[in-house]
Amino acid sequence: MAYGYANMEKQRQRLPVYKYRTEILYLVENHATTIIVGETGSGKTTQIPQFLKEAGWAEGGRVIACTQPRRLAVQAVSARVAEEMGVNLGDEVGYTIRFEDHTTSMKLTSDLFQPTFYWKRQAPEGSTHGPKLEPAILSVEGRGFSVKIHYVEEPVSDYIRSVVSTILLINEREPPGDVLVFLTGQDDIETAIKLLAEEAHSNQKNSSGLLPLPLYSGLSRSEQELIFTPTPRGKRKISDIESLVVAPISKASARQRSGRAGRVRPGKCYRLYTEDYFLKQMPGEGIPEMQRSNLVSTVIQLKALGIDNILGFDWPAPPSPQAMIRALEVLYSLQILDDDAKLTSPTGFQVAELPLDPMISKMILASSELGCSDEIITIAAVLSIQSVWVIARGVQKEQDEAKLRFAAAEGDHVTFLNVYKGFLESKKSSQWCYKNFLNYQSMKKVVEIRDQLKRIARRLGITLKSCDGDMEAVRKAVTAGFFANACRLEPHSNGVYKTIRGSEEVYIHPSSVLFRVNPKWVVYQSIVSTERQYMRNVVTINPSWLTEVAPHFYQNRQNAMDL
DNA sequence: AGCGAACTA
Repeated sequence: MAYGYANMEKQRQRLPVYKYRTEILYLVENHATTIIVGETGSGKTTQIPQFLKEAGWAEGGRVIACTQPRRLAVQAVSARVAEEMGVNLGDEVGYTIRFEDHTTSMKLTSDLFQPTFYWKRQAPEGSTHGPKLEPAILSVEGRGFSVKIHYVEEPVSDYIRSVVSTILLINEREPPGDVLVFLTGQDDIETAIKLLAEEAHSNQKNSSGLLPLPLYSGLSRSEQELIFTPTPRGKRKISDIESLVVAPISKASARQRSGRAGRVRPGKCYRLYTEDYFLKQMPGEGIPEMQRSNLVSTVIQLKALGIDNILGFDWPAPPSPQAMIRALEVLYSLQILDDDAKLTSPTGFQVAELPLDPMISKMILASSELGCSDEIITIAAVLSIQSVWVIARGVQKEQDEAKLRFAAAEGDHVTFLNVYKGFLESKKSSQWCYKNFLNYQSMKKVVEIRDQLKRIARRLGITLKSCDGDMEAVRKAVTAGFFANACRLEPHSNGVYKTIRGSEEVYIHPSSVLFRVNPKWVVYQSIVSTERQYMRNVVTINPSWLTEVAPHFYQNRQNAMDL
């Protein structure tokens, strides 16, 4: 045991960031903000929180918070830090991710620490001492193992096939070691793994010893954790980590990825595009998160922190005025902000408490008055996950038939209630999910999220009440959140809808139970833009509800709504 | 008669 600790301590000291320990602590002491740019493998994520802890920053009830942009990274990093500190995960070192809390004593509002913006430590008004306001910047080099980069000579036509043949080639020619592959999505990951499995059957020489492992958020926790277990001798792991964007990645993220190969020893990186493409066409940097994402939630959080002048806010990467205006419009129409752009009470402050899309939060608040909060919280949980249905290729017909068993004439939201009811009646059976083409992991998540929403709702003074089958109340509550997404069917058209807000042409998504049913009036949850604009998760409404739940939004649009 | 990117609070 003692040997183990000594060994771990030696490992820690070998990390590049260790050399900067004193400097980092000095900067943090003397500057309100310290920015440390650390290359992959520098140890910044696991070590800096420990330096701060050792220097006393966690004393007196204070907490050292560390944010990560991915759930899996949060778990892996906190487990590693707990191990290095020799404590149980959840005691001194814990983590929270949305809908889960793995801390026993940490009391922190995790909402505060979003990766989209950082918070400045301010010196008290008028004080002459205390930390300097201008940020300190420090760069820390990586571990510096060399990574040899290979490019393809010609652009590849079928990138998944190229991935598979590259892996087989590596397996045949390279010394032992694992392979990390970046693919664009769950579908491609499963396809690649299937191709590798087929290869193992038909061509034993090239693919022997391959142990392909998938990694994406739709997997269960234990399936995801498999990638962290040591690889058996003579085997080679292949963990597929999906990339964030399908569009071409930037040079910066390509470099970051190749860095993963050199973390513990020299490595190789195979890029399935040409060097010419990398040098001449690939964009240098990606667009900052701030300028890509929907601002609505960020604006609510700033407002909740008491920052009213968001236009004057010192953004790390300022969003466009149009994006800002759009976010303010949505929040105003949801009555989360008032005429002075201040959070309304109680609605605005309640919405700021909920870790959900504001439209979903508003729907929950409305359900309390409409007497259907029990049903709406189930719907909110389903709308907060990706999909309850399994991704099933080649069994589309069977899946459609299964869906029909739950389909409700009122639309997808009511269908979700039927699905949830069936899952409970099956006693949360995985077999039942399998038979009905439902994703068991997703259904378990729905139950978990629902429990948490129930707790939050209680805190906000909403008591759970069922409307006992009154689906009009349920649809009205959905409308109260999503009225801005109201659409009307174009008369004599074949399923063409126009949004009331902007008269844009939209269609019901083929995965909706209302596809080809085409009711006259609907509201949708979100739009999927492909060849056409498709509405996802659609429910029928009575247009008179629009002026009822959102008079301020619709009173000037009467013309658009007249028949 | 027909879709499909993914991550997060």
